[in-house]
Amino acid sequence: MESVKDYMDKKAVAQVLEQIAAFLELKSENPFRIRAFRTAARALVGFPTDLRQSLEDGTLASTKGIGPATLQIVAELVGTGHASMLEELREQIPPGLVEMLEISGLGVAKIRQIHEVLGIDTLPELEAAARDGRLAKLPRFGPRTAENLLKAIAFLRQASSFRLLHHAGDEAEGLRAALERLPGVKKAVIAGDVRRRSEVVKDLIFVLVAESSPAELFKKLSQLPGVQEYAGQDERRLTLRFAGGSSAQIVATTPVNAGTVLVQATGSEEHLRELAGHARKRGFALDGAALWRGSEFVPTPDEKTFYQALGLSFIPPELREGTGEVAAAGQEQLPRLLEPGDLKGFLHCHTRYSDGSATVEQLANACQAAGYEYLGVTDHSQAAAYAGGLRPEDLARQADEIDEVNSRLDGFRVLKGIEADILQDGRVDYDEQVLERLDFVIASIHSRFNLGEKEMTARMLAAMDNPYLTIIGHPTGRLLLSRDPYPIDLDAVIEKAAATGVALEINADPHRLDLDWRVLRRARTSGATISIGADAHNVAGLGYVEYGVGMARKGWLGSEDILNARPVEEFVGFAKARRYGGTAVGGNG
DNA sequence: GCCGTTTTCGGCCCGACTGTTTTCAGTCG
Repeated sequence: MESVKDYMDKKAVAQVLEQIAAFLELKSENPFRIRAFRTAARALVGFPTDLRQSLEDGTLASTKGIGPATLQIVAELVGTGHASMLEELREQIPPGLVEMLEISGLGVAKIRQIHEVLGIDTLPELEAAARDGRLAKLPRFGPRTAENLLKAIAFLRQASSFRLLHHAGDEAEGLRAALERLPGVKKAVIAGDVRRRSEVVKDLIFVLVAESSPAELFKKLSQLPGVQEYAGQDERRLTLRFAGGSSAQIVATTPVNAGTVLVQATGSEEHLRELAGHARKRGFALDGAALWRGSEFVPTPDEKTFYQALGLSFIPPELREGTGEVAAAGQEQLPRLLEPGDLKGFLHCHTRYSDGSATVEQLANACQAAGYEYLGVTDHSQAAAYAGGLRPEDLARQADEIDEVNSRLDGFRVLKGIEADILQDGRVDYDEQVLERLDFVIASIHSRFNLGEKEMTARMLAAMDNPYLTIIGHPTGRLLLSRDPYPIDLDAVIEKAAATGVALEINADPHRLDLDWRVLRRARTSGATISIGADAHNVAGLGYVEYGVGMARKGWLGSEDILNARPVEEFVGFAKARRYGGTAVGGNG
């Protein structure tokens, strides 16, 4: 097992390479050289083993995408914590210009123009120029450009107060471990959004369980590495701010009240409101620190005791969103939620044939080792030229390779699939002769996001009439904190999915988490089948599944609701049923 | 800068959209 710290290091190194790429872009370097740095960064994030060790034994040097130059930078970073190339670039180019590359609609050419003509090199200056009309006067700029820029900056700012779950989760676990090492602390627990597995996270919240008084405990917190300041809300709570700009709320409690405090530090506002209402009706009162029955103190050493005292079954953290879970827990009507071990099939991954970095065999071995019974390989299809999509002859070559890998595997099966593009008119971008050789088909929208809701919905519904289509991939196309979903009538899609036997994906890539948990319950009630797809581009992408499982749990789903919790024959049968007359859809059954 | 069933040099993704122009540069996926 790699430690949390190694993982963070890998990401930090990848970030340096991304930064270098951005600086080179502003210098108008050879685009292929720039891309090479980005490729190397991606290769690192997906790299399965420890960096330091793989530098020594040469496995990093022989990794696809890492060459002599990028290897040298990794070695320097691991050895010294610095990258001289990045430092030199920072001296040549104002870092504010690199920040501007993040703004949607701004590219190198425009940034350079802004810098050279208006002398602007920071985001606030740019905003001012967009407001006072200077920007619109530049050649090939205009009022529309300035307006869009202001919107893009606002979006960026709003998005930057949130973090993606996997980033927040990694950071939280690192901090939790550090908190637990503080003298006197019995236990440090992650609460808040991260514990509820919210797809984006605003605040990190921790509960510290200790016998000593909070005041004493808090004095020690300033010793934590990177703490810049801390401010107390009251005698039990305080906020830490870190040098990197992030912050964390710490709630202290004694062991006898740990259950009550953890419940209140974890639940959403709505959950806590439902809970307080329920407690009142039964003669209980909650203050922040303890549970009371009239004037009688009720000990709650853990959450189970807390919920029990209120006559409720235990509510899993993912459900604590205030969507009826308190009432359901009162009637013992909570569902048995999906567990990671329930999944038998690993779906939606990209190999070296398109834009992934692992081979079929590497993925198969990793999946088998992780306890799966089958793997569905789904590279990009021919329309996705930017992702190295497969032409029919490539697909045939891959099929031979899969047959060959299968012949060597025991108790495990690799299925032939594709992530096909749904074209603007709703066609899938292969013809039947190609599709019928596959075990299953994921189809996704990857282009023309700017259609209106009516057209987009019609496009999706038309695709679902294709009898070879098994699963709709990332049904709304959202990229968390960076791109809104495309407009689409999800109710119509759900209804059609239920009627035609097409499954809807929970894409488990933490940048997507699409479908959203808020619509999953509706989908289940309507009778639609849900599948969980990792959208993995390397072996490390296997880890994404846990985020998809988190979404399923937040959507009240159990293993019986999930397509790839079924054994391989049933899964393949689900796909076949559509083609050969299981449902009344499609022409040639 | 990296890669190789085109293998140590030559090639690496390209079509569509947007806002600006009045024929197209810049950006995006």
